[in-house]
Amino acid sequence: MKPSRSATGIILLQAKLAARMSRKISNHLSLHGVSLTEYLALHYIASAGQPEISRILLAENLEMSASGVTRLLAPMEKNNLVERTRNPRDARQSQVRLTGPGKQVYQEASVSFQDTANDMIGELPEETASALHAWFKQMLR
Amino acid sequence: MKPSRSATGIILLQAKLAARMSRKISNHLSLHGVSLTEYLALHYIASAGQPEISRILLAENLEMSASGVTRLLAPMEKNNLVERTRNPRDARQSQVRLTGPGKQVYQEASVSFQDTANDMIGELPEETASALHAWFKQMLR
DNA sequence: GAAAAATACTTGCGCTCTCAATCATTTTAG
DNA sequence: CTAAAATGATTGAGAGCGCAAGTATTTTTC
Repeated sequence: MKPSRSATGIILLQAKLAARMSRKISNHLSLHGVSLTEYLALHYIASAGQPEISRILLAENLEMSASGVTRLLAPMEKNNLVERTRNPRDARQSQVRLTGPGKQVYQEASVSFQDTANDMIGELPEETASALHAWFKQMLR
Repeated sequence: MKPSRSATGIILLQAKLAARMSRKISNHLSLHGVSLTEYLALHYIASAGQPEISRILLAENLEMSASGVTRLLAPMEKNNLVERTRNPRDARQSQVRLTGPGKQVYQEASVSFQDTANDMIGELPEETASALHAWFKQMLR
């Protein structure tokens, strides 16, 4: 009947929640010396299924522009969290992979990340959690 | 048992979804000359229950710092979307309210906002929408 | 196979937001 | 009542990110 009202309500709440979560998680991650975006980058690189991931795919995963990725990775390379490899098949592409220290920071930060995530939504019944997960995945199709 | 995995998964998806929604909505709102944050500000002012809202309460609603609100409202005042009133009981406080043009822009932009929101989540069964709404509200407690 | 279009970045510029410092005003304590 | 703390707001400095433009390399087209 009236999807409008609930749809906008959901979007409004979602925006607010996202802002709050982002702040909270950032605070915890800063103890490991990484920002939320940096952590997410480590995560997507680590979860790529291959040791390397192309920068463009990383940008898509991060919902970020190519230039954003360039500026994000520059200090991470400098701090030896990630390193760049070249694709011999295509000289335009660079790929990124985790260094040893990068893997370690990622694992340590992941503990904080999981703790924080559980703090925030851990009390949910398994059923609700599954439904949420499914919903988010569908929205991202 | 293992809330960790699903909790982090939900957070990760939520972050991604938030980024995507933000971009999409921003695109639509730009036709009305307002950014997403500006629209949200108009919304929270319009929904305050009083014609005025204090800047600090607005900052809380927007999940934003006080200085962020200062910089957000400055151009909006200049464009005559909002105006500032002083609280005679407390000379530290200013309050904000919508101007006539502000109300109009808000109403027009709200149509776009609702359309976009419905596009994104309108296909959900009413039941799921309610559950989501309730979940978001609880998370924001 | 040469010209045009597409792809993968990178850089300059600008916008938005936060943090720390500051000022003004109000509230609280002793 | 006065000193100290709290509150509301603003400003400077700087981080983070997008857009537009530029470069280098493919890919497509005819």
